[in-house]
Amino acid sequence: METIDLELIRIFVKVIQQGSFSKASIILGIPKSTVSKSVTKLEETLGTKLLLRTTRSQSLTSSGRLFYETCLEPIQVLEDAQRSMTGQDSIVSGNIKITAPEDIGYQIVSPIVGELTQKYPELTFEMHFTNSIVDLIADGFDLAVRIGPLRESNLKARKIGNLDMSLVAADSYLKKHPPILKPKDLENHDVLMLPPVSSKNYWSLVKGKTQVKVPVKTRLVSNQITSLLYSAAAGGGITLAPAFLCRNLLEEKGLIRVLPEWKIKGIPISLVSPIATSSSARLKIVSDALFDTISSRLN
Amino acid sequence: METIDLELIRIFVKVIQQGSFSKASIILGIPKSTVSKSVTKLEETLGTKLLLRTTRSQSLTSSGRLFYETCLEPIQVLEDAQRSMTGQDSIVSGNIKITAPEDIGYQIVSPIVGELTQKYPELTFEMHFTNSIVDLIADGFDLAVRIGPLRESNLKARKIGNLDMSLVAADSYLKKHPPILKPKDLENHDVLMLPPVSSKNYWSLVKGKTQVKVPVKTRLVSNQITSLLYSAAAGGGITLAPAFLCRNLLEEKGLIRVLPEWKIKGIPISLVSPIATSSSARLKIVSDALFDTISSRLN
DNA sequence: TTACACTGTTTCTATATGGAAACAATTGAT
DNA sequence: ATCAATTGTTTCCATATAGAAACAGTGTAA
Repeated sequence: METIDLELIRIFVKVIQQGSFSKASIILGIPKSTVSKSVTKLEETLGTKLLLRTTRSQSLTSSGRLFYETCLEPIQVLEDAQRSMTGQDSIVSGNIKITAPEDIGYQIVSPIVGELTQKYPELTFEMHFTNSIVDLIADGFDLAVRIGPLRESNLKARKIGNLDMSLVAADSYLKKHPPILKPKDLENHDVLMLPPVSSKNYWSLVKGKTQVKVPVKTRLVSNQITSLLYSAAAGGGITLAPAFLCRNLLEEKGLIRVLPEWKIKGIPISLVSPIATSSSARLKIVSDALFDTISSRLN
Repeated sequence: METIDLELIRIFVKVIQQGSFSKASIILGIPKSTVSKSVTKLEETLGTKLLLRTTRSQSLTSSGRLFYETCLEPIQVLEDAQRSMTGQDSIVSGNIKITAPEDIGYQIVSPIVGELTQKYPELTFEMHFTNSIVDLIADGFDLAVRIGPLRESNLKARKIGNLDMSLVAADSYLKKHPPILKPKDLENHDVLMLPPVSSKNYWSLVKGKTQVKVPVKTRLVSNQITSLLYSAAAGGGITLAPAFLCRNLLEEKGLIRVLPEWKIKGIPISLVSPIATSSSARLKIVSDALFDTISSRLN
């Protein structure tokens, strides 16, 4: 069996992480011609195309994705091993690519990362905030904050907890509409929701042992929770949002909690990574920081 | 930071596994001059001696050992990744170095390995049976069967279970000596033991809820259980041995179980490896085969 | 549409590298 | 004690390789 120069694998991994041959060449400190030839040679040796590349973009083949998934972690471990031998283990360095939902990103991830940049001067960050779900593998991400139930995958997940949810509406709105004293009163109100919206939407409210499922009338849909909150603040209706998000808006925007004594099932929030966080020192630091801060702010 | 050619690490790992520069060069299919220069270069880049070498033997420095421990698994994963890409994952191949206590080795490991060689024609084995404890890292072993409680280490252990122990003696011996009807009767008998032997040795016997601790009189010590059994069979006295070991000797050598209704605390038996068995297909196969067979023969 | 900026690939050559053989050092057997 | 065998190291050269630059596509912006 022909053995593969492991150096080729490292270059391949870096190309995926950086998302381009050129960037990988800069990070590795070698000319891009070498990167190009290395990937080609790796493909030849493996006998499989790994990367479909037009001059302008590239995407992993299914084999390439599989290969990347299995090689990413060992490569990182080896690089870390090198660092710790050369006495650089005390200095946490490297780059971390993070993705998160927008609101979580702005309000939680950004401040944490801000602190980390001060604490670890050798650490650099790339953040990508979007409410659509990015492909951690294909886009070379190290870490993602995900809300909602996790789909099955071979990514390593670490559940942080459940986000407490609150029902809120503007003071002005509530004055103009019938009072809401029990869940059933919600039925005839205007509701602002995140997608997906089906023909019949329900909210399940719980108080003690009693659980009530109320059909609600969707008046406005947005993919941004923050935008829903602003619409609600303008009197657009009632919306459901993570408690931590609406808390500061409650006072300053004249929002009021509706049925505060009723609870709504929280949304799971998790950290997801292509590799085990324990296998990379710098990943562990960021992961732990996010975990600790988020779990202290779930409600 | 200067990056290290991962190929150098692979070569270093192979040198440790094979125990010599020459053998590593043969396995890798490269001249030994390259191996020599590679290790030297790796040491220079890391700024640390990894391997103390006289022309005739070599030993890991403490740094070298640490480096090997962290690099072994990722290197194997990468090599496996290559195999699975080139479609050789269905063919389990490679070499497995196993160590085990002698009796376990002869009676259990050898037969299992014998079967595996037939089942997996591409797999080769190196077996080293000894009752002294070998250094899995320094000697490049993949797998060890260990009996007795495990010392702490950064090896990955997998407990199989506890070996049932039986007290046995020769028919001829029992006829010449006072009958043994209860544990206390053992006190004045001749006993054959494994080291370590202290001035006072005890055997703890259990029946139901009653536990009895009996002092015993050591007449003969050997580091080989089998030799104890042969001595016992010759009428030398009573000995304590794993049930599976003396079972076949019971009939053919005229050995008889003593106090069969009393139980003696079993000795833990485990599989130990420098890497997680899950990270290498061939290791998993061997490990599972040993686990399954041994666990079915504990009593 | 056109020009520009960027991508990945190819070309070409100086350089570094890997491999055969000779070398030195150590062990074990005669 | 001497010889033979085997180890790791060094030498030296042909070869493969990495790197600079030119090249050729592709998307973007004016």
